[in-house]
Amino acid sequence: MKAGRQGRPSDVRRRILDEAVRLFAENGFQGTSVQAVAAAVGVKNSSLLYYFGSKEQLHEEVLADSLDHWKNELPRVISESTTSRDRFASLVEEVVKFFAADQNRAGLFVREMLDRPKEIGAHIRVHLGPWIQLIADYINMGKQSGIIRSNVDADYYLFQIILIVAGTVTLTNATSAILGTESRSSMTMTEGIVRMARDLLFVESYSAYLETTAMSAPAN
Amino acid sequence: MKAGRQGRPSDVRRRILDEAVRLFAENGFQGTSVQAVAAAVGVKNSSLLYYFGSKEQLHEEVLADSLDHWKNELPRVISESTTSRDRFASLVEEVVKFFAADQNRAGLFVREMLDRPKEIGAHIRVHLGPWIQLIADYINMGKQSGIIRSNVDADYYLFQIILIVAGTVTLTNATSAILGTESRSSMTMTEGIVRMARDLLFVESYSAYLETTAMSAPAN
DNA sequence: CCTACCGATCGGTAGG
DNA sequence: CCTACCGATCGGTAGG
Repeated sequence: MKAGRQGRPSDVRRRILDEAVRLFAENGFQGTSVQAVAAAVGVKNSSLLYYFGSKEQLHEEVLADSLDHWKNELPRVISESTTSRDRFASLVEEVVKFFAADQNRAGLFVREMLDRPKEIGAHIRVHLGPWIQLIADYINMGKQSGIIRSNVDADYYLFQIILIVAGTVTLTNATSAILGTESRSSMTMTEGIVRMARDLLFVESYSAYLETTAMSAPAN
Repeated sequence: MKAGRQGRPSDVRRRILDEAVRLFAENGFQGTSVQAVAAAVGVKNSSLLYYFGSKEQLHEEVLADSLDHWKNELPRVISESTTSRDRFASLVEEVVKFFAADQNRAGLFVREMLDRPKEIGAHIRVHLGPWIQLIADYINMGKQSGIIRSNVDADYYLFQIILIVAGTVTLTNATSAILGTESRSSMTMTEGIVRMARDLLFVESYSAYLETTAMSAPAN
């Protein structure tokens, strides 16, 4: 075995995907050359193209890989928010934490939304369709019971919130880079998003009720 | 005169800038070739480079042009929100309207924040520094009088809000492209941003007071 | 503002 | 997984 720089033989495919998300998130798809990704892994561009066929196919696989990752993590994120008092708030909080902990994918997502909104929309429906449907059903139940605003479109709402979360996390990070400030108000930021998500969804009276509950509830 | 496709002789420079913002916003700086911009105007790439020297210089001038535009529009945006009951809300609303009406520049801004946060930060300080200082002073006054949260960093807050507004406007637009939905809840969206902006800034009691005032105030 | 031209880089193929 | 190679496009220059 002549071997490359690595001890292991053939996780190269995996490593290409990882470097690609990173570089796509940092510099965009157009701003990242095949050679740059290959070099980051330590192989030649022709080797990368042996695995992925074309740059566009690499693009697709990177996307599919991220959506797959999210599909696998979603149950955990949802279940982790189950125990709390204010379940809605903690769910949104979990989503914020989730994206904050995975900034490459969050950044990739934001860029994809800018570059090819329709294509990524289709991908999402394919990979996360059932989950979206599940949550949409809950939303529609809430509408019938009068808790949720009648003018809320479930699909639209979901996209909007996810985008605000991913966008805020990504761009707030960029803001810190500008100001040199450490995210000293990240708690407040999260709170702001939670309230926004709530106000967009619930009718005013119920939203107010949730706040009262959350604020007046005992610490435990 | 052999003339180009246009009646007028030499607003070419201006037209290059306009097409460039549009294309940079749509496809990003890296995703836009000099030739593409030139073609959109109806000239050769060498002509574009005659006016702007290099692609990077075009980039700078496009940025400077947008910031200049914002500098000129800011007074109007601020003054238009003066008359209303809840001045803070209407100011944020004006900012939302402002970006919504100028999606190319909003999109450019979001992309710049992703691509080169530090550089655009510097540009902003140069072009909009005095305005930022003005608003920051107001915020700091509010902190001393106890109306504004003590943990708010004025600069950081401003960036954050502008980003959320520009990001939400831009990406919500993208969302519509995915779902085919017309922004049927755009009013609600704006309201959500206003509340978020408020909650991030004001202490809870004052924020609640503003809401009460706004809701209980007579229609006129 | 154009014609003519260039070196570098790009994504990609052949062939092993 | 590499070497060798390619056509196309890119940003940019010369010279008018």
